[in-house]
Amino acid sequence: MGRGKIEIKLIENPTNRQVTYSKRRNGIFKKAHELSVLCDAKVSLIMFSKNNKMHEYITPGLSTKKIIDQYQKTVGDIDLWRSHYEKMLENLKKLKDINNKLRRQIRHRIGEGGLELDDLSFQQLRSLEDDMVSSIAKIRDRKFHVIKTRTDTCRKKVRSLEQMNGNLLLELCVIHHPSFIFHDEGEEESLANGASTLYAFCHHHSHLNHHHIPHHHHGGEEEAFKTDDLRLA
Amino acid sequence: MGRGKIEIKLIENPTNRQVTYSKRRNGIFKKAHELSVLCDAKVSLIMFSKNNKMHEYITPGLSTKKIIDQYQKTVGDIDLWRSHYEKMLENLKKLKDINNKLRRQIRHRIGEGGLELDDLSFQQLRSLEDDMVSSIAKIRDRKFHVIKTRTDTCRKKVRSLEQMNGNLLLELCVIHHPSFIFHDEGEEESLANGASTLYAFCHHHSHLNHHHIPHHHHGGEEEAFKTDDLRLA
DNA sequence: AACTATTTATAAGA
DNA sequence: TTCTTATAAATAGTT
Repeated sequence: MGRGKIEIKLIENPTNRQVTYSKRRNGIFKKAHELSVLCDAKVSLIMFSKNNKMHEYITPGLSTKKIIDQYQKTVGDIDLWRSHYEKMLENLKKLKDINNKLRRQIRHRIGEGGLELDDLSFQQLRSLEDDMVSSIAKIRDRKFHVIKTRTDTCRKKVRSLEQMNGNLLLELCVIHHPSFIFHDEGEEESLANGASTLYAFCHHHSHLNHHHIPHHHHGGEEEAFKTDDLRLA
Repeated sequence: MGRGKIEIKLIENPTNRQVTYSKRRNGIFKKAHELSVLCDAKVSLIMFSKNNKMHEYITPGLSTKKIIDQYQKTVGDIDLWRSHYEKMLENLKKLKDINNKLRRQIRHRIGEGGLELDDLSFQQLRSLEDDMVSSIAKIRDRKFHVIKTRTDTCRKKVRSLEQMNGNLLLELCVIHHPSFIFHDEGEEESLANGASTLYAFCHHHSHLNHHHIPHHHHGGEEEAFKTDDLRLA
């Protein structure tokens, strides 16, 4: 149908081919639509051109998915999709089962108002109790370990702070009674200059921690020692 | 194209419609094939007639599955399959997550070699321990309930058996001392014949359950009561 | 299913 | 691309 008859074989000229593709595509779509309407048929027409441009016709009121579903049903086992889908469904079911079992186990272990325990025999209850007892022992061990580690760490910190404190105090003492250690006056003076602010700092702190300062040792010596002991505990 | 022009609307006459469907179907298949060959296009044409007979054309060398796969790829997000599939994947992932959480919870409750408890803080450990203690209490309650129910049932059985035993013995007594109740000699004889084996049975059982037999009450009454008490515990 | 008058599709050209 | 048009192809109604 055209100015001349053509052979049905690949059109070599790309332009020509493209033109023919467009024209015939429209033609076939029109025919597909006419078939849909005239005969109330379901038609799915999917095409890819040589350069992979896609075009499709679908009977109005339908979706490609619906047609393909019906196709699957009709053709049956051939396709790849169904098996995929069914494997997933199976997987889903298995996971749900496992989930339920786990939940049951937990409910048993929680005791859940006695409702969940109804289906356990006396022996099962006994062994569950044993399990729980040993589990609780493990949890207590772990708890003890955590608290022990924590207190150990804390104690170490306290020790190191005490050490620092002691060192600072010692330094202060040296500044106030340089004769105990230093005999070179030049060195003494340079130290005194640099330590003036340090003195203020330490004096301030001596109010808060007055029991650490050695020259307070006179009448209340007994009490000072006691406090010291507590600090080291 | 035909003897007369036709309107594109449903052909009401079923025979006519069927004929037209056949003719046009062939026409469209031919056109689809020509397009495939002339333009090297991939064509998938699937049709269902009004009575759900299926017909399909596929470009030679291709499969419907391949075309559909390419269709999926191209159309992508629009179609329903993909979303179905992705919903399933999501579901699967969620279930796996829940699963893992449940497992972790169980492992925590079991104590699992202290490895699983590492990531719990002291406070968490404390509340876990509390939980476990209350759970174990529930389990013990349930255990107690089970054993109590069982012993109660057992006790009831024993009572009913005792009753039967007593009744049987009473009957035997009547047979051996018919003067207490019966005065008709014919009746006595028929009963005695039938009860000779029954006597042996009862005698045997009276050894096992001698403390239930009323005429044994004399010196060892105290001990008999004790045994009874134990049975009822 | 075959025929055929007619409509429709389209190849080639513009 | 789109329009035109001569001609091939498809097909509605008939047999």
